[in-house]
This record gives sequence, C-alpha cells and structure tokens, in this order.
Amino acid sequence: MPKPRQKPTIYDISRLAGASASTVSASLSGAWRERRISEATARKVQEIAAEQGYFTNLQARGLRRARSGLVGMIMPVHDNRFFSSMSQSFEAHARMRGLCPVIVSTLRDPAEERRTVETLISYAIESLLIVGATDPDALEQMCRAAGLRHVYVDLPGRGAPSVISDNRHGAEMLTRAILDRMPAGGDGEAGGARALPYLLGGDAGDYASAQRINAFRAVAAERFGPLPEANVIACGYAPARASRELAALCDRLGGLPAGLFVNSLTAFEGVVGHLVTLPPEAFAGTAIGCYDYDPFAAFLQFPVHMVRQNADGLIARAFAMLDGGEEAAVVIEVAPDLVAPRTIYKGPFSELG
Amino acid sequence: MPKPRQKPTIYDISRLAGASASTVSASLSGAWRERRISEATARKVQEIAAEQGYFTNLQARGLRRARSGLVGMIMPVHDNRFFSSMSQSFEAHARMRGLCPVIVSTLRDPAEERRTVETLISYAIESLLIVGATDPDALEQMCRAAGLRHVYVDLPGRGAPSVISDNRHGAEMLTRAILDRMPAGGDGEAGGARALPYLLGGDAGDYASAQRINAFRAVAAERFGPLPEANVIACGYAPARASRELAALCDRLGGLPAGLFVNSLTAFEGVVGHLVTLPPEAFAGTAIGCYDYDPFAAFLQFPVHMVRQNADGLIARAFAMLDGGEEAAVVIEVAPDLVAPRTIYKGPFSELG
DNA sequence: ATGAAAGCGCTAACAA
DNA sequence: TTGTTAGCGCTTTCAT
Repeated sequence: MPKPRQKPTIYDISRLAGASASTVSASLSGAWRERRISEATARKVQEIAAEQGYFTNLQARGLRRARSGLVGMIMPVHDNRFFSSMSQSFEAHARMRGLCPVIVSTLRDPAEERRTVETLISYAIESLLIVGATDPDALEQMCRAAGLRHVYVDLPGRGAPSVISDNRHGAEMLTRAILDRMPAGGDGEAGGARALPYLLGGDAGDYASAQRINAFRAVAAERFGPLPEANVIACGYAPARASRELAALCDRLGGLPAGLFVNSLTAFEGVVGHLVTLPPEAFAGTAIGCYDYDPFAAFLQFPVHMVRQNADGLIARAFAMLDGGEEAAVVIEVAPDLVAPRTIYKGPFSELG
Repeated sequence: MPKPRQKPTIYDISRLAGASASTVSASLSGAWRERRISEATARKVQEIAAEQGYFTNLQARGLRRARSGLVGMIMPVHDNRFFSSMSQSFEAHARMRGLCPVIVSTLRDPAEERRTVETLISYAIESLLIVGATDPDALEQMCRAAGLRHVYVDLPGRGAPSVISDNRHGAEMLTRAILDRMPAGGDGEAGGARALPYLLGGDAGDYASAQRINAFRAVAAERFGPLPEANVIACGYAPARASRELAALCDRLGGLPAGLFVNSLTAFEGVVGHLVTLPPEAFAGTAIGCYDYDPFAAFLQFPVHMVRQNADGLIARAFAMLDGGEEAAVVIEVAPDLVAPRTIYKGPFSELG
C-alpha cells in the first residue's frame, strides 16, 4: 500500500501512540521533562514519530507561539565576496541560536528593499539585519511599526543600532599606502594633473563611499593640498563603466595618474580589464589600491594594496547588539585590514620593495 | 499615545472598517474581485490596513492554505563565486514566481544537510533545489517522505530530476587547452614525470570531481597513454592544502610539471600562493588551467585557462523542471565555457601567443 | 503523569 | 455583495 501522501500530524501520532495530542506535542518539542511525561511515553512517541516520517509543522508552531524561529538578513547582492562572507557568518550565528536564516538580496533597489522587508515581516521573522540599505529610513519605519528588532550593517541607519566598517580609517590606510608608492611629485615626468591621485568607483550618495571619499581627500590634501573635484570619479559599481571611465581619464591625462584608489572590487575588475590592454610600462608609474579584497587580485602583475573588510566581525557585533537588547541608535565601527600585495615585484616596482 | 505593540490582525481591521474578517481577508489577499466584494469596500479596507501598518501573517495563511510561499535551496557554501551566482539566479526565479527564497549552506556536511532539509520541510517549503549534495540518497528519502518536490543541481541524485554541469565536456576542453600549451614532450629538458600533466584539488569521491578526473585522464591518455595514479592529487578544496601538495609535488619532480589542471578555485588560490613564491622562470614551462572562473585569476602574471560554469543556466533549467512537474530522475547537462587568459603574455609564453 | 479544550491569524465553504 | 463558521497543526493553561 502506498504511503499516505498527507504529512502526519501530532494527531496521527497521538492515535498511534495511544496518547493525547498534548502529550505528543510535549514529547516531540523537548518539553516533556518539565511537563512530567514519563520517559517511557516520551520515547515511545518519539519512535513512532520517527518511523512515520513526522516533521513538526513550524508554521503552526510559529503561529501558536507567536515566534517563527526565522532570522532575516537583507543585503545588496549575493555574488560579491564581501556580502557572501557575511551570509556565511550570518548562518553560523543564526544556527548557534537555533534560528533558521533567511537571506535575501535587494539589488540596491529601494522598492525591492521595502517589498522584501515587508515579506520578511509577514513571515514573522524574529529579527533582521539590514546590510547596505539604500533607503534605511523607509525600512526603519516598517520595522518600527511591526515591532521588529533590527540592526543596520555596513551602512548606518537612524533609530536602531548600526555596525559598520570603519571606512574612514580603511580609506586613510589605503590612501597612505598609495601615496607612499606614488612616484615622487617633483620628478617632472608626469607633471600636472597626472601627478595627483584619483579615486574611481562607488556611489558618492552612499554612506560608505562618502566616508572613503572624504578620507581620501583629507589624506591627499596633506600632501597635495585640496584635490580638484575631478579627482573623484564615483561612477558606480559596474566593471564596464569603471573601465570606460578609466580609459577616458587616461585620454585626458595622457596616461595613467600617479595614484589610483579604486573604490570597489567590481570597479577594480573594470580597471584591471583596462590596464591589461596597456603595455606594462604604462602602469609602471602608478600606485594602485583597491577598497575590498580578492585573493587573486592580490596576485596581479602589478602590486595592489587592498582593504579587507571584516565581514565576520560585523555580523558578530550585529548579533551581539540583538542579543544585548540594544535599541538605541548606537554606531559600532569595526576596523578593516590593509593587505599588502603578494605579487613578486618585477620591473619598476622592484626597487620600491 | 504609543502605538499598540501588538501587530494588527484582520479582526482589528475588520472592526475599524465595519466589515467582516472574511471580507477583509479577501480585500487584502487580492481575491476580492472573484469574491464579488465591491471595489469601494475593498479600497476602504486596504486604506485602513495600510494606515494601521497591517501585514498579512504569512504563517497563518500558509497554515490555512497548506502552502507556505517559500522555496528552498541548499548548497555547500555561500562564499564562493559559483554558488553565490546561483543564489542570485535562484532569487530572481523565485521572485518571478512570487515565492520567498530561503537559501541555506550546509558546509559539505551530510549531517548538516539532513538537519537543514528537515528544517526546510518543517517550514513547509513548496519545493527545494539541492545543490552539490554530499549525500543525495538520504535527502531523497526525506523529500520523498514529505512529498516535497525537489531537483538536484550540480551533483545528480537518484529519484528526482538533476541539472548538472557537463563536467566531462568542460574538463576535456580544459585538458586540451592545457596540453596544447604544454612544452613539447620530446625536448628532454623536463623529462620523465615532469613532462606529464597533473590534476590537483577536489574530492575524488564527489561526482563532479570524478567526472573531471575521468575526462582529464582520457584526454591525457590520447597523447601520453594512461597516466599514473600519482598524477591525480584530489586533495580537497582548502587553499592551504593545495599549496602544500603542490610544493611537495615540485619537490618530488624537481620543479613544476609541464601541465597543471587545478580542480577548483579555492585549490587554485593555494596554487597561486605557491607559484608566486617561485622565480618567474620556474613556471615558464608549465601550462595551467583551472576548473572554475574568477575574473582576476584570468589576469594573473601567467596565462590560465579557466572553465566558467553556467550558474544561471543551471538554476533556470532546475526551475523549468519544477514548473514542468517533472518527477522522473532525468539528468540535464548544461555546458560550461572555456575562458582564455586575458593576461598579456610576457616572457616565455609570449611566443606561444 | 496525562488529557481536554481553547485559540494563534488566516481562508474557504456555505449561508444569507 | 457580504457575514458566519469551521478548521489548518500546534502549544498551553487548566483539570484530573
């Protein structure tokens, strides 16, 4: 006879076990000890449940208990080293707490963000990590109305705790590393605009980029005085766009600038795509850094300093906020690391050690 | 006065709107048209719901309708280019169907896989994509018992449809590309074992690796006759391990082999970590290929052929199986691409052009 | 040590 | 065109 297609419920088990539904419930949810169910009964129920292929219906439990056992995280995209590391940490932390992680990307689209948060609220998630939100205020309002505990990550929000990368510090480190490697300003060879550092990529409207841009300008100003507007080219995250912008910049300058701060890994992908079309001597006089890390990018034909953000640190602190019941709009900053190039320097850079 | 902390229900709305709960339900679920609720009533209800910050409780709806609106996907890890691309596609396809995606990684751990599938079944997901399962048979049994529609992706399972990369074809392409670039066998310089190609990384026990290993052996045999056992070093996915194994191999051979097929991106990371410790002339006589793609790895100091798997194609076909109601254990193969190096060849490789 | 019964928030017959 | 009612599967008092 074919197995009943319907999933068994506690009532099926209760009938088979000759016990009441509540006894079955307790035996199966682990609460049988405190309900003073005899170990024999509990064990028997568990066995029958197992052999019937019974699975607790977590929707029903959630409905009854008014807690779903789900934790949510929204973030811009999955296919990105930084964010996917966060997913990995998020899961680990969720599991530790016996919660089921629900991670959804929102493609940096405010409307999609709102729709997604609404969906997650509707599934009664118990708390929410909001990573890199483009419109935190709208989300804030929704979470607040739903009484949903939430923490902002990577980009701060108002009205709830935020855990963010110390972008200022990271960008300062990276800018200094670039300046240190830049050919001395006075050699006259690449004079004028080419002697100044440029920042390429990212979106000036987002908080993280804005912080980095400020730090970049501040550090560069220590050496060169205030940088012209044109030295910051926040052209977004698309590789193709960054590639085009860099080509255009080279055209204007008559070559690569002496320093280049690339503001995201995807923009860097575009940069590299352009650089490899040039003869090696073309980028010999350029110091390059990238905000964000990729193990292979650290091994390119030319040395690249990279900033590695601490994804796990961010997530760990975010969960700590939730656990601690923090409600205030505190902002925690987590320091990123500067990663030196692992490339073997050949040619013009080898004397720079 | 502070907003009521409790979330409003249809009963709250119904009271405020002077309509019954079922009218509210229909007005809010979009079914009001066919329930012949006047547009005026529906609109009014919707307005009140909006201003009350009402969100449908999807747990309750799911319980009642016996469908949760969730689709699940399990996969080995998030922080991997291939898998995170799948997440991105999976979400897009889920959204198109009005479902909420739940993506969980299981760390290539059979026990974790089982626990996760159990959890997802308990949340009453409507279907499940099983990516790269280490123990498909156990999962098969669970899904079957729960009457859960599922499709295997990347690694085939028995008892349900599978959509997998054409590993044989991909590995053949890659092996041929490597052989074509290998220094001619007869030059005597790197004679004996060093003149043969090696495969490094991956797990011989998993289906994909096994396929690739077979293809590698078959193609190599066309030129060199059957390869010794030792030429396949399936040492897993950890970069550090691959690095050590490669170092040991170089010790044994007195240098790098003439051809190297690296069986995963993570193993390749280890390989690169070792290679850059060598002087450039050390790897001048080696042809390198990697199964899996990374945009930066394609730009390294030495040319690397890479196989790019079609993540979106896999997911699209998997959803097509679900949509089509396919139940049989058919196996669909999706072809990957061979990506030529974009590096500018300098030195020993430049004449190979 | 266990059972009976109410109800979580929603939907779907069935009535009206 | 709308309201009433009976559950979906589970947990949890309150009895016993």
